[in-house]
Amino acid sequence: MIRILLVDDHKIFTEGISSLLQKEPDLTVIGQCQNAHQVKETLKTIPVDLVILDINLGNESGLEICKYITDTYPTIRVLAMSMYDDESFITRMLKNGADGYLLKNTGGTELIKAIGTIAQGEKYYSSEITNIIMQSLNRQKKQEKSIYQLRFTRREKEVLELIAKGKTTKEIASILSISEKTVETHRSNLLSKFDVKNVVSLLKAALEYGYVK
Amino acid sequence: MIRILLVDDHKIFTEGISSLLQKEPDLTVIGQCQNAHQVKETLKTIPVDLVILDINLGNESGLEICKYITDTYPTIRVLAMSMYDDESFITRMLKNGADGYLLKNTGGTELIKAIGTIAQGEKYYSSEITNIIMQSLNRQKKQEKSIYQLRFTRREKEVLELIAKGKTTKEIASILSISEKTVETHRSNLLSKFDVKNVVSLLKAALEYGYVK
DNA sequence: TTAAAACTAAGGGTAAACCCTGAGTTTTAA
DNA sequence: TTAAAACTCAGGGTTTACCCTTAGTTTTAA
Repeated sequence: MIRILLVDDHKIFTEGISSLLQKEPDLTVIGQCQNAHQVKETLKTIPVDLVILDINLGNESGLEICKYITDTYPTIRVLAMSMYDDESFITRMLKNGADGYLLKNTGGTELIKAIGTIAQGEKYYSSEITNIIMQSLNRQKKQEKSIYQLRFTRREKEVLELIAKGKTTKEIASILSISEKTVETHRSNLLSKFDVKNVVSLLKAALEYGYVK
Repeated sequence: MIRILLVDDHKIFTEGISSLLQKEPDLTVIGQCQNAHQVKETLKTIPVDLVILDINLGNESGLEICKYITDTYPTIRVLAMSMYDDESFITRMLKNGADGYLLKNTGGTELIKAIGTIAQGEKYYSSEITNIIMQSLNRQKKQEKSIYQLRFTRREKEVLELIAKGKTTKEIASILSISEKTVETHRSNLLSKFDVKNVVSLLKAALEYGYVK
């Protein structure tokens, strides 16, 4: 019998998965948690074999929970689920101890298969995940600068956020207490990094890639 | 018996909900769709009372599907579900014909309650949703000119879309075969209507209120 | 400790955006 | 048909964005 703990801040999701897994004779859902605190309390009191961990890209808490579980309870397996197929996110999750990663567009059959595989101590990566990681390796070799690999400095991020708020160079300079010329430099570097030619396109690109909200 | 169609591009989600709803005697899930095409095909062949529609903010397809369903099959009720509590998104969804809107952090009990309510022809809004909408109404009252009442002319829409694509005045003038001065006039009118002072804020406002994608 | 990266800032431009006023032409709807 | 709305365009100005180069200072990481 594999004892499973479900973790997701969307209650309806854990309830749905729970309902789905209850049909499996050798699986039992022993708890559902909505946040990190609940997870810690639950693990202290109930023995668990496998945690199904849903992660939202928005906050980093999913990564932290994963790290906490695998650090504190090395025997517990973690299956990460997310709707995000972002390569860096997947790899970070796996580096933090997840034994498998499923996208939410996979079916219940694959979920159960993944649970079985992981519970036996093996890793489980769906073909989708494998492809994403392989593709990103290829990208890194060839493309040199994929937008996802872009790194922004502290100042660039600050300037970008203020631009996204519709602030002008003068206003940004005032807010950050630096010269307008310096702001222009940062803005110019941002345009260059995003490979766009004006702030409108910059904003669109930044929104698209999730660098600002 | 309420015949329900589940729509979500995350298969695991529809399967979970389906499993959850199967326990209800007077509900039956007659299908699960992952995209708009499947929805259209399914509705052509199978009678449906209620569609549970999950929307991802990323693409606008959720809104379009909702509109399609309520336009084509006026008797079918639509319950929208999303993880996004963005006010403009909720209102747009309701304007496109949704009979209810649930956040994904609600539980299965409320889901079933919502289904029952909507199936009887009533609207269902959770207290969370009600609060969000009420708050935005208060905001709008104070602001005097609600953005939703704004009307844009044909040309203004065209110019707005091109601005949103990052085109400059010169480029827009060329594309629309009009003078740069005319484009400036339209842009100026747009800034005025949106009550913003530069194109970055214009783009943000237009995105926020759904005037461009 | 030393080199790289980041932050800072300036000169000196051009291009684009922004603002205001005024005004003729065309389209739309009462 | 007639007024309102929309579309068109211009003059003439200010402000902001954009581009390129150069360069000193500070922070970070090997």
